[in-house]
Formats: sequence, structure tokens, C-alpha cells
Amino acid sequence: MANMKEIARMAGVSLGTVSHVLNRSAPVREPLRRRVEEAVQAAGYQPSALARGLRRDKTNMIGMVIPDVTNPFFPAVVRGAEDTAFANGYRLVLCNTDNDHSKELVHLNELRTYLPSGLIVIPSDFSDLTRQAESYQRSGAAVVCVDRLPRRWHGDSVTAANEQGAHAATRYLIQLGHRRIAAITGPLHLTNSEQRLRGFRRAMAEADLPIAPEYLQESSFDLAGGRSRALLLLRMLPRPTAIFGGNDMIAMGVLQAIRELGLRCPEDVSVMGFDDLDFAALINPPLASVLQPGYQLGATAARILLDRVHGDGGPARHIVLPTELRIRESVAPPRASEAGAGKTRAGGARAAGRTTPRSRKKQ
Amino acid sequence: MANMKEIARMAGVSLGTVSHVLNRSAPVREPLRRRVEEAVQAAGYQPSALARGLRRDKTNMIGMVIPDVTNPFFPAVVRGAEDTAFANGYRLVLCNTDNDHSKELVHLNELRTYLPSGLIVIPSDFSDLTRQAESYQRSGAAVVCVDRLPRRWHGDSVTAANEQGAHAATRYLIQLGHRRIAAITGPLHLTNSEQRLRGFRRAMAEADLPIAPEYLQESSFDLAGGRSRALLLLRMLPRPTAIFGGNDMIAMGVLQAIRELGLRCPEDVSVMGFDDLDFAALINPPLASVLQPGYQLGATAARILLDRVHGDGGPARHIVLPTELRIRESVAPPRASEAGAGKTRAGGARAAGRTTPRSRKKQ
DNA sequence: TTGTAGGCGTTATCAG
DNA sequence: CTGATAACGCCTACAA
Repeated sequence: MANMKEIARMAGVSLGTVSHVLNRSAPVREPLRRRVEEAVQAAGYQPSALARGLRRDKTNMIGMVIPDVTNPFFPAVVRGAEDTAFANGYRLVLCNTDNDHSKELVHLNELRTYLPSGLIVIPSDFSDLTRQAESYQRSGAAVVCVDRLPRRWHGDSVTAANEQGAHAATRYLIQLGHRRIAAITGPLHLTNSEQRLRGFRRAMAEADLPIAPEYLQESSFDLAGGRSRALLLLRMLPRPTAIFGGNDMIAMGVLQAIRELGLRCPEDVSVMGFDDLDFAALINPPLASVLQPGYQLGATAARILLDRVHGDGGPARHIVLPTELRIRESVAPPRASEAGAGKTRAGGARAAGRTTPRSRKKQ
Repeated sequence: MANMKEIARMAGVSLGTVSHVLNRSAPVREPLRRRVEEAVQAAGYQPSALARGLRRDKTNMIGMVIPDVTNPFFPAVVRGAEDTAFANGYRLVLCNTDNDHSKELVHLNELRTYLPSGLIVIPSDFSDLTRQAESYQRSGAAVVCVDRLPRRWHGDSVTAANEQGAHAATRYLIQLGHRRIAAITGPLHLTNSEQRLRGFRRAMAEADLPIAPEYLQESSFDLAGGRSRALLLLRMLPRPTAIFGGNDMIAMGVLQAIRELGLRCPEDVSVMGFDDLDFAALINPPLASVLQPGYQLGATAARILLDRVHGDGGPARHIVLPTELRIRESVAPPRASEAGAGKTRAGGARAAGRTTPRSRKKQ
């Protein structure tokens, strides 16, 4: 690979001139600039990212630290971040933490030796990012948290409107006529789970509906957890007529539990998810869910990070992106014997019925 | 961040000694080595990956170039690669090509400025990797192709046993008693699609079953393509009794088309996929599919790459990892009126029946 | 406006 | 076995 010196020789100018042409760091007279550009073309020259980074004390790399690419929600975030980064000449170094905060720490430490321009982090469970982040920020690298926040995080963040999303979803169930609504939350030490629970509670409170303590179950964010908690819930008397899952995987577990017990969704139990993963629309019954804009989350985080890199020194930004309720056939009004048995908003069930599944049975 | 000079000062030794301790590039007398190690500890010193790379002409980065992280099959490959890379002190720089070979080229070119130790590539459509790869190899960086291969690729590769997988899947359908089996392949310019088609053909030929030309449809690797081709197939007379999808997304499209036409799976049409994505087992009916070991694909590619980095100069390796047939409820024997109407292996359908879905209907 | 020189943090070479 | 010293490729004062 050619280097600057060679380009300088080819163009018959000095090293500095080449650099100035490349970086527009000083005006260069037309004929010289032309010669330089031609030499660059001819040699297929590209400046060494390493040497440049070493000199500038900062590379065009961005560390992307996430729990697990294999988890269906995260790839969209990664993709959003990569697109924005790439469009601006930055590259993503991908690190999986497996939700292990000590592995996260290791990644954070090692990434530093690349002098990345910044970090986009979806924190692990019990992440203790704050100290590391400060150290990065001191050295001029930006850190943006996405999706969930570490406790006491005061830096930039991009999250979905978890509270609102859960609130809208719960309210929709209530409007359908449900009164006994259970929730299987994700791990409550995660801010996103906590916010979703808060939205659920608010909607219930607004409708003056009680929440039986045993109707609130905490689970890991996966199918197995959802299934086991759902099995508990579905055996309770009275049985909840709707279950709100903390994410789509939990909701999938609920669907599985429903089938195992010989019950039917939505006839016996309505199920609502959160995330709106691709498969939510494809399963049977199609899963109603709260769409979380994964791609936008990542893209926005990268945007903020780049702004910081370009000198934005403003106060920490806390972007909250809207969620969107996606009604599908896994939710329906409760059986007639259950419906309206309580304080239901007038016309709610009927109005909501518009977006309710066509009654045509599929299979 | 401290640098080597400072460590040398702290330990009261020269720069070279520190380097020797760090790299074991020369034996260092115990007391000195101790002092150096203590200084490293105390300062939390980590060598600069940039300076090191600049000097050594090679970094511990691996470029991972894939079509799209968002495509559900690829994250597993990425994860496998990342785990193996990380365990050996390497990092992954992730690049999405969107299957666009010119974008792939851009990534390949720009990655080079990092002096990565190598590249793991899932080639884009019409990838013309060969020239780029040679240039990398000349500069001592290894290139390993995964999943699909560019035409005329002679370098290291790791792929799944596409031919065998498709063969086993098709043979299973035949054993169930199907005779009119259609296939919706992925894009046939992709080697994996082509191999799967070959496996399909071989199984059909071995059973002396004809393949009507219109029963072979080519599609993009997505739901929409699968759906539209399936709509064609399902309207043909006679209608195929089983459809083999080139991947799970195509198979999902087939299921969708089946529902749209008011048909039922597996009663009217059996459906087989390829990949065995996570959701295959979760949908309704659960999708029979050919498991492709994504994680292993990635891990193996990284392993080979590291071997190359560590000096393995042997001939190109072409690893083919086994696939595994996953029978689920989307496949069943054809209706009695169809079954056995042709030359079927004796007892085939019955023997296969063992692994056939329990007849208990779910929902 | 152009050229020169020093140094970023390492490693490798080569004397001692 | 240890310690100087010269690159690696680039950027940027500063000098011309």
C-alpha cells in the first residue's frame, strides 16, 4: 500500500502539501492540488486509519456494545447505528456482553486502546457504566446509552417510550372490556421493564382497576420465563382474561403456555407483547404488540454520538422515541360472561372492535 | 492513558525492557520483570492497539462483512465469529453490504486501512471478491468465506451441507408419500441456493420422480417472494402436495399463501423450510426445516482465520458443516387419495410416520 | 502558499 | 540480558 511520501514523490510536491490537499487543512494552488489528486487516484492511495488515529488521538471507530446480537431485538439497533456511522465515515466494532457486566467492563477497557470516537452501549444487567464512561468522556470520546439505562446514568441516552407504549397497550385491553389483566414483566432492575410496568400500572389505575399482586410476575426476557409465569397465571382463580408480556419473547411463552393448557388465544386469554419483532405478525395467532423502533434507536444514538464528536458540548440529551401499538388477532374482547362485568369505558370495546381481528378463522 | 515510556520510568528500566516483558520477545531477569509488571498493574497500562498495529503492520481486528445483520440467519454467524475472535484477543468490525457488491467493495477497500488480521465474508449477490481477497492475502491478511461462495472462489470457506440437507428434506417428503413436490429456490446465482436445488433434484431422481419444470420456482430469499411463487404453485393443476422452500422466510411466505387460498397446512400441502430459524418452531403450524449451524459457521470461520494468522500456510480449506433435519407439524403424508399413487419406497411413509407430528390438534 | 521537521506509542534491530 | 535508537504513516506547527 502506498503511503503519503510516495504520493508526494509522484506528484512532485512535499509531504505537507499532500496532507493539506487530503485534509483541506490549508488552501493549495490548483495545479498542485490536481497533481496530488491524480497521484492519489493512480496509486489507489488511502491514508492509514492507524497512523491517522495515532496522530489525532482518535479513530473513526465506534464501539458498539450490546448484550447479544442473537437476541432478535438488537440487530435492528446495530443496523441503525451502522448505517448512520458508515454514512459518516465511521465503523462499528461490535461487542457482545451476554448481559454480563464484568464482560462489559472488559470490552469497555479493551476498546479504549483503539481510541474510538465513542461508544454506543446497550447496557448489560447491573451495568456499572458510569465510571468507565466518565473516563471515556474525559478523553474526548462520547458515550451514548440505548434502550435501557444504567442506574444513575446522566449521559446521553436514546430510549423508546416504554411507559407510554405499555400504557397504550394496557388501555387498549381495558377498552376491549378486560378487567383481570395480568402482566409478566421483564427483569425489574432494567429501566425499560420498570417503565413498562409503570405504564401498565398507570393505565390500570386510570380505569380504577385493581391489580392483584399475584397478577404481576417478573420474568427473564425470554420464552421459557414467559411460559413458566404464564402457567402460574393461567392456573389462578379467577384466571386473568388478558396477559401483557414484557416483551415479545415473553408473550410467545404465554402463547405456548396457553396451548399447553388446552386454552385458546384470544378466545380464552388475550395476549399482548412488546417490541413487535418481525415474527410477531407471522405467528398464529398474530401477536399484538407495541412496536419499538429499533433501527431508529440505533440511528439516533449514532447521530448524537457524531454530533458530540463534531463538538456538540451541550447538556446531556435524553431522546425518547415513540412506540406504536400494533393490534393483531391475539387480542380480542373477553368472553361475554366476563365483559362489562366491571367499570369499562363506555363504547370502548365496541370502538376498539374496529381494529379487532376479522372473525374468519384461520385454520 | 499511560504509555510505555512512563511504565519504563516507573519501573526504572528502559523502554525496550518493558516491551520485552510485554511481548515475551526476550527473556527478562526476574526482578526487572516484576518491577515492570507491577508498574503496568499500578498504572492500569494497556498498550495502544493503534501504535502496535502501525508498527507491526497488522492489528487484532477482523473485518466481518455480511449482507445484513437484520436478516435473522446472520446474527448467529456473527456471534459465533465474535466469540471465537474475542476469546483470542481479536475484535470484529461489522459491515453490512445489503447484498450490494459495490457496497461490499467499498467496505473491503476501507477496511484495509485498519490493517485487519483478516476478513470473514458472507459474500453479497454477484460478489467479486476474488481480486480484493488476493490483495488482502498478499499483504498477509486471511480471508474466509462463509455460507455462500463467490464464483470461482478458491480460498478458505465454511459452508453448511446444503446439498445433503436439501436431499434429506426432500427424501423425507418422498418417504411420507409425496410425489408432486415443488421447490421454491432462493436466487440461483447464490451457491447455497444452487446446492439446495441440486440436493432436491438428486432426491427426486433417486425416487424416479419427475420434476415438472413449472414446479421449480426461483425467488428472492424473503417472505414476499415465497408467497408470490407459492400462489402460482398452489393454483396449478395438479397442485403440488408438498413445497420445499429455499429458506425459512420463503417457507413462511408459502404458509401465508396457503392460508390466503383457504387451504391448510399440512392437510392440503406440506411445507418444508431451510435454516431452522428460531421462530420456525414457534409458528403455527411449527415449520419443519433443515437446521443450519449458524453459530458454528461463524466460529469455524474465525478459527480458520486465526490459524492462518498464526502461520498456517496449508492449502485452502473447505469446511462443510452438517445440517440436520427438523421435522415438525408442517409436514405430513399427503391425503389418502394422493398417497402411494406412485412409486413410493415400500414402507417409507409408515416408517417416517414415527417422527411425524402427533395428531393432537393444537388450537 | 508550500515545505520541513518533530512526535504520536510501539516494536525491532543492534550494540553493549 | 538490557538499553538506545530508528522506523511505522500521518498531522501540524512553524519556517520559508
